[in-house]
Amino acid sequence: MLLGMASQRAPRLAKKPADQYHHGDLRRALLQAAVRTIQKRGVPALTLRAVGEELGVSRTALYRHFSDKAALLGAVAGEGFRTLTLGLLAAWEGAGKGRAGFNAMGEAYVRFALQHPAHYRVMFASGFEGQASDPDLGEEGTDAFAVLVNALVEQQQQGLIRRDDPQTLAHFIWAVVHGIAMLAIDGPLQHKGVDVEALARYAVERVRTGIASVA
Amino acid sequence: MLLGMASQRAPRLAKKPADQYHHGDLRRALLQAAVRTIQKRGVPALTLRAVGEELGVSRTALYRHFSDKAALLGAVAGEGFRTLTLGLLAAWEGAGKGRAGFNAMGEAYVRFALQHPAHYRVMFASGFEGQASDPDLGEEGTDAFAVLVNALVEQQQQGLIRRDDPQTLAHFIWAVVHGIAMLAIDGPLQHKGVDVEALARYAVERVRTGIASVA
DNA sequence: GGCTAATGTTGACCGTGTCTACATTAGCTA
DNA sequence: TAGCTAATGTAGACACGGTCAACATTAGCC
Repeated sequence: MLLGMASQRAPRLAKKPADQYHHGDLRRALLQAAVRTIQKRGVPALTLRAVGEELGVSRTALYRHFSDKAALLGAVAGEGFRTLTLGLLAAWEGAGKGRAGFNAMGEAYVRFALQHPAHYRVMFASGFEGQASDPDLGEEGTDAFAVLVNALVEQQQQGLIRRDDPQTLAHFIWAVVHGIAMLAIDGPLQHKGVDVEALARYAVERVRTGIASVA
Repeated sequence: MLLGMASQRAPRLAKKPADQYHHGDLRRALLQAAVRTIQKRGVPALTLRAVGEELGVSRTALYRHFSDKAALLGAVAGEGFRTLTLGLLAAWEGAGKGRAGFNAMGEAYVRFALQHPAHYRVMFASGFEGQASDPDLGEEGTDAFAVLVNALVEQQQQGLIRRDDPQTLAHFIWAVVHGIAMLAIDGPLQHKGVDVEALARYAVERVRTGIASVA
């Protein structure tokens, strides 16, 4: 949506013609193809060989652009975190930084996960080592978190919510939206026909009541 | 804790002596070893060959007890779901099925995840296919969910919480504790020195306020 | 027009899951 | 108690996947 999330904007980068040696924009194409595959068949189904073949490129061509399979996934995750951060910010500011902004932000979070399940999966892939090891990723995740904390502090100053420790408050809220996202994408909500966006609205509303400043 | 979660009760099943042909209790030993490995090094680091070697058994011995690597992980997940269900039930009933029981249940959920991260990871492993495919697993997950729904309905009858749709309510609450568990086990809360149990208590308290019946 | 670095390819290797055919043995039955 | 059968464990082989090293092609600059 915002930023350059490949799958959204370009008309899908082409497969390299057999008579050409260079692809032209292989890095972007690799990211796109990886996202596409993960979206359809999950992270474990992603193989470098298949990605190469899909793009009409040899299996090792990827190593000129990413040091590693983990690095490719890391790039996907980074893309996701940046998009998420901008999305949260846009929701918060676009809705006027008040009560409505808070709701919008929570819903935007879940919507991001629903619209970019591949990115989301990689961003929070459990048991995927390449995560803690990549320092940049932690940083980009921190950015998104900071948006939330700032929003909370502002709301505290407006007297809208309890003056509990903003970090704790933020962890709590993050857990709520993250939990919904996880249950929806790969978890039990997936096939049960649950209206996830409605659930998100409900959850945000209940949370707001729960953390409202004591009148 | 409850039930036969291998890692808890037995003094760790022994490696098979080289002069014996049969192990004696390989199935249990395999489960234990798998859990141990996942706990220490994550799901992707689990290899059947290493497990076999650890138990002094050939790499394919496992196939006499599990049809598949996925089946082994499925068994771990099943073990986890059963233990979780009993844990939630015990917390709810042990604390008197009221306000206190609700809190206890939420905290028990998070505690389960913290004490059995390997099981929890496998239970909700993202992108792990063997999940949706195993019908029993869905069933066992449903049991745990049912405990929560029943508790909510009872509280509604006691007039303690809002009379919203119990399913929706349950999804919301599950998302909260699941979110905390995920962020704590593999996510960003992991290395930040956050007191997760305290966070869980805080979250449950805020949620209770948020869903309290309108006075 | 030619040089150099960037980009892509081919071949090879090792680790891993899993199949098949075979070995050993527990436990029952005659 | 001897022998049979199913349960359990083993060895070899195969295909797949990530990655390294050596080589090929080409873009972009002097």
